Amino acid sequence: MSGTTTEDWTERFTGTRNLPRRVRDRLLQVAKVRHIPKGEEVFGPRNVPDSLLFLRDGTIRVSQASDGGREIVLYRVEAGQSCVLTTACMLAEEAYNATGIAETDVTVVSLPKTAFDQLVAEAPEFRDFVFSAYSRRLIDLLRVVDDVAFGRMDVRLADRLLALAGARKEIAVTHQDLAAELGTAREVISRILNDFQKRGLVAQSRGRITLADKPGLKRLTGAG
Amino acid sequence: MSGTTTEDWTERFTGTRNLPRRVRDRLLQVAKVRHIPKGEEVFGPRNVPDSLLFLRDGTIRVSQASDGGREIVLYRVEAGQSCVLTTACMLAEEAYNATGIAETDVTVVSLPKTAFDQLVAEAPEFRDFVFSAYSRRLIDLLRVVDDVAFGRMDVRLADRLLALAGARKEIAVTHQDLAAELGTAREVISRILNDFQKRGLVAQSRGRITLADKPGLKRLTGAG
DNA sequence: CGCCCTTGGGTGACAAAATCACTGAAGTCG
DNA sequence: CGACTTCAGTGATTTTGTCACCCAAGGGCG
Repeated sequence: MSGTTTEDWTERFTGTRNLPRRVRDRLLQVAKVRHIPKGEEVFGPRNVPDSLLFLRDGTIRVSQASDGGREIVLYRVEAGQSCVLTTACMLAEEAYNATGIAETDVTVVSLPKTAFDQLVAEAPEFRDFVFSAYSRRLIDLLRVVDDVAFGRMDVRLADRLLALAGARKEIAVTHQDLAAELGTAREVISRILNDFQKRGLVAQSRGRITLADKPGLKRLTGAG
Repeated sequence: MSGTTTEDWTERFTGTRNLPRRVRDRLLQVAKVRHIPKGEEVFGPRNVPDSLLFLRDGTIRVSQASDGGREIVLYRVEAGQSCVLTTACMLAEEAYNATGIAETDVTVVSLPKTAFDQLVAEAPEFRDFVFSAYSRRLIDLLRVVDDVAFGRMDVRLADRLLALAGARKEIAVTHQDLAAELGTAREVISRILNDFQKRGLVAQSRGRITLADKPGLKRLTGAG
């Protein structure tokens, strides 16, 4: 964690890496670097930033809450990406209830709107960076809609377990956490996980799930 | 339908209306105007345009198809708006299966990527126009996710019936059409509509639905 | 006209998922 | 050690999706 404000963060983003030194120096001056501890809210309905956020380190989980208390994860913002949803809501002035939570300790660079505008105007690479950020999120959301509207819960769960685990074999999540990932109720997750357990696909203990048979889970997601 | 290529379409969009005459003339030269008859596909997985589309007249219905043959409407593009999803997919190079169907006869103006880039760089108003188009779609999709993940079918149907009807009292849609609007199966729509009918909220005949009690339907959407 | 054929709609049985209302078990901390 | 909180399991009921069919309305055509 060597994250000091003096470090040159412009090195970290494809949209700023290749800009002229002059421009990058200006950015280093106008942008503010913030550290946010794990678990804290980065943005939300009652906390709309007035700047474009770049994520230098860590992961932000963006999820949407329902009136009925349920929740669904929309996507994750990884280091090197920018968080365009906030700018969207800045412009749109519409009610929305997406929230960004720091999933790890996080370092964000916030670029004021004026500097953002200027940069979009003068730097084609930055422009591409921003547009492809928007595009990625649109595509992400299309995927979510597809999953939620047409996907089966067991398949979605298997898929998410694999994604959360990455290369590991164990993950520390509660059933409630998984319910919030997929936008369903805890009971549903519990039942499916028990089924998975009976089939030898996973093993469970309080707050932890072991993926005992990853190939088996993968098979589920492909055709089941 | 006086839509000739000589008409000044730049008058119709907030992003181009106030540009200098010089720039607008250039746009009129490089952009192509196309007419597309009702029912035809404007874009789709096998038909990705390489330009930004402006919708001059008509309505485009953007929906997503599932592998299982079901379908859900994501949003509608109205005259005066641009269709950014196509640009998103241009950039993202990712698989997606959203399709745009001309819901009425439609006139689109397609602006080549190079001209688009140039315009974004030099015209702040155009930039705002494009960004707010992206934002609107993001917000639209958030709404869809919310509905699909957390909403009840009867409420969603009531809501959609009212939206489709607008000021009218009757709409010409089949149960299958409504199923495709909401991403569900025809049988589900049939059952709910029969329930609505029993409650005196709607009247049905082959391919047509009469909203007999709009206030009643509206009450459903609010609290039910 | 009667007949065929396409399209729109109804239905019953069953599976999947959400909701409700609990119970009990595993950790935590005074 | 209890008291409490957080996690997880379960049965009953409702809503939604799926499957397999049936029937009816309307259009075209001999």
